[in-house]
Amino acid sequence: MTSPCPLSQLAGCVRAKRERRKEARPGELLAAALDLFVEKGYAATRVEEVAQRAGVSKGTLFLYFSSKEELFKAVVRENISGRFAEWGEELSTFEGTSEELLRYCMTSWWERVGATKASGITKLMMSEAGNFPELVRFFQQEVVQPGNDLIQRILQRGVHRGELRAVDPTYGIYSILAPMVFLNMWKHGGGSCGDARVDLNPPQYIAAQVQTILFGLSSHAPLPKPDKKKTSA
Amino acid sequence: MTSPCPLSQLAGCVRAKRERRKEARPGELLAAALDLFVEKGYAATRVEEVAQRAGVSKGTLFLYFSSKEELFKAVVRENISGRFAEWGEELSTFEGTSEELLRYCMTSWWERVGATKASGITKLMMSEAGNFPELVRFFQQEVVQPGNDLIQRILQRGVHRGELRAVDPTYGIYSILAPMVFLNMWKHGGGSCGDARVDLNPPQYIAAQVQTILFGLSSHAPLPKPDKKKTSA
Amino acid sequence: MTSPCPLSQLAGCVRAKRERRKEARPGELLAAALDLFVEKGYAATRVEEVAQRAGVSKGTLFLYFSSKEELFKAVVRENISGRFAEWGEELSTFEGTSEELLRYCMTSWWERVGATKASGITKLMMSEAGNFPELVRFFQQEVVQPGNDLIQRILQRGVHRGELRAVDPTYGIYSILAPMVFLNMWKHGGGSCGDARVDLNPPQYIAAQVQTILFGLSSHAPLPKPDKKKTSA
Amino acid sequence: MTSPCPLSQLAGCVRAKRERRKEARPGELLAAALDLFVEKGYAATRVEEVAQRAGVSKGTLFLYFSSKEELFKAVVRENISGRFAEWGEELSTFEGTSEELLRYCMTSWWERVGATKASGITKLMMSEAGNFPELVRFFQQEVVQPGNDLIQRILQRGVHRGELRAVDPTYGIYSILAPMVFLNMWKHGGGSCGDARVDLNPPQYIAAQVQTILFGLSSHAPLPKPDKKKTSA
DNA sequence: GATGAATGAGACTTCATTCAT
DNA sequence: TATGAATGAAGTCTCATTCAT
Repeated sequence: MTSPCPLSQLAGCVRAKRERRKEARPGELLAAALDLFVEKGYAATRVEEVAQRAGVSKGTLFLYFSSKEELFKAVVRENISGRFAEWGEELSTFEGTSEELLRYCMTSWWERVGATKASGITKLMMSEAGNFPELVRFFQQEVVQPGNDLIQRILQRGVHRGELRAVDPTYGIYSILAPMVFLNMWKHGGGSCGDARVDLNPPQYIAAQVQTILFGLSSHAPLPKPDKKKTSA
Repeated sequence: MTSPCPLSQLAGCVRAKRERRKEARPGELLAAALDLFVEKGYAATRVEEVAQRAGVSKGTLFLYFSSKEELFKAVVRENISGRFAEWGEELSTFEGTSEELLRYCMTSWWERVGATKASGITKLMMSEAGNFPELVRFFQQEVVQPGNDLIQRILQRGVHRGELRAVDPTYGIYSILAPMVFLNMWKHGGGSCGDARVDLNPPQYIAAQVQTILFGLSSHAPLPKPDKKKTSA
Repeated sequence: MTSPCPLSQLAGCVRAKRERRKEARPGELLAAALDLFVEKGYAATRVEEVAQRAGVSKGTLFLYFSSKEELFKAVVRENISGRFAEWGEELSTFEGTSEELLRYCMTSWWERVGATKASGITKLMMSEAGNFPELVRFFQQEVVQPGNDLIQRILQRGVHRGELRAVDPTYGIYSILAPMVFLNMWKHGGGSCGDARVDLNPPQYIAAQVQTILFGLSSHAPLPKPDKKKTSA
Repeated sequence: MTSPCPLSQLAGCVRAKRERRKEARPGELLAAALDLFVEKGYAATRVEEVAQRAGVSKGTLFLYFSSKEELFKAVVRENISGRFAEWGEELSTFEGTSEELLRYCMTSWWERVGATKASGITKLMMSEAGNFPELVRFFQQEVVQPGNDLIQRILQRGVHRGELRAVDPTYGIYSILAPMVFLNMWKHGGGSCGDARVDLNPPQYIAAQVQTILFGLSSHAPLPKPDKKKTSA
């Protein structure tokens, strides 16, 4: 108490260690949860295993997340929902053509979501949607709707600039969504739906899909910029 | 069986009935299991419910399938009976344009597979592939590879006839595959991925996707004619 | 199959044994549950222990009662609620004086409920009423209300016959209820509220309370029938 | 404490404050625990909640009470401080009739005990006696016996003055005790036992019970005078 | 002394699987 | 062969208690 040692420093030190752990815990748990949810699915993941992988006990997990469901929602928020604001911003300030935008978006989606474990969440939701209706509602609201809105804005922007056809917006978004969802499923389907023997290269896949989305497969629809892409043999 | 004793004849009769039921049992169980696995996923499907829907007791189910896992595998194997020979035939004798062929194939796929219970198998494989790696190879061989081959033949035919670009065959097929797989997922409780508020109409969806696949969304790639084009080769 | 032994007899035998067990189970479980609920309270009773005491496994209990709460409700219905119809009937056909009726009722209550384990249920409800609001509602509806109604009918009958004062019915019933509830608590309170050193004899206790309830302690209120009861020393 | 060093003086000051808080701690904890034990019962009360209500951390509670059980025992012991000496005195010097005395005693009990937090102890003992047999003897000695003695003196006094019947003293006291105990239970969440819809008014309840205790419900025992009788001894 | 993060035994409940009948 | 009562391992979640700070 009357020690010459600066108490506040010591206290700071002492406190820091505990605090640091406490502050690190949610992140460690979320990381472990993401891993396991993606690896085994929602239902098959046991909270105790999540805790173990995060290096804590079962009880500790419930100190930070009041239920398995809340844990899952936190994982979604941490890994997906948070990104939409940023993307919306990028879309608003983007200055290139629709072709450039589309290519940028899909590539960017792959880099930031598709290639990461976060993509497993979408796969998981598609797999276990039937049960856990509350999670479906949450995911729909937190991920699907913002995602669809974003795609629709891309289409509208293109139409506005005279670069895209005014397709039916309801079905138009699926031309962009489907290839991404497929890639996502392919990645996590372990090759059961995609061809396991084919080493699908995502960037090439995306490039090819963008090409089709914009210009189609028909030879009657000439490509405007043959600078980089293969033309007919 | 043809014993002269009247009693045993009666017994034979009775037995025959039993036999028939007994032989029908596995099929009834597999049908019920398919329904439930597709609807609720593997983990959430209770074997008792499967038995009930098949009209037998829980114990009886285990007489035919030694475990829930074996039941699942049997469901998948049972329902993968390639219709590919038939389709291959149709493709060989088709005489229309590539546009017509593509439209025909996708519509036909929807009618013969997508809209039927068989589509559930694909959904199942995509959802549960991770948990049943042994089935993946099987599914890959029996469904994925033949399917991909078929699509590739369509593309090659179109290129041959000068109607389609000579896109990279590896990635080109996904332009056709992805929309179908997406529709399949969407139908089976993909409400979490697709927008639940949108009442997706499969024929319209397919029409829109075919349009995009052929002519793209870009306004630089004008559609040949708004009426049903009929340019023979 | 073609054995000369009467199959139906054997089947009957076989079935009987199982059936008998199945039919006996709920009763055995209810008995065990009553014991333990009374002994340890609702919250402190573990369903596994109930199952064990009934000689079955934990899972079996849930075959018959879908939850601990339902188990408790069944115990209440089995041991208390069921009695009110009978009592109401007795009250309707009773022909003696109010004094006789009151004496009969309280004695009868002691013999049929108070002296049995069923009395522990009321003690338990008073102890743990705070939690389990659903149980309180149930008990209130299933036990308290019918009980109060019965007491009120006794009072009304007495007033009608000119044997009892027309006391405020709201507070009048407590003159009868309180001594019974007290006896109940005394019995299960282990002597903490009653005097443990006093070997309270329930029949004598009841006789004394009936005396007071009817004629009071005041010496100004003369007893009409000194035939059996002690008078002043 | 009175050290000449200024710093230590300051420390002394700080320490004094701490000491005071420290000494107050157990009392605050016991008060909080009493509230919660009475309100929710032993099992349903969480020690963390007790600590929170006392404004300390869960860990601190365990510095003062080594376990939840010890806390409970301390709560009971702490709150059993006999007011019986005072009451004995009042009884010795009371000059009114037995009717007045009885009315006074019960009303006074309600005001000084029943209506206060102290009544919770009785409720607690009755509810949890089974789980804490060691406390029963204590409570019996400190509360039950003195209370019974007091009631017995009231009865004896009445008999002596010719105002009360010479009822069996063992069972006579329960005529007075039971209504008070019942009211006590009723107040503390006995909503499950009393009728929750009835807004029991304690003074009215007591008045009605006194009436019954003295004159009974029988119409053959007429009340002496409807006005406040004042016959001196 | 005081804190509060961490623990882990234990509660209720579900359900795949077994087996006596 | 068929049944369905019975099992018990496993899952989610709670909370009294401990202990590093």
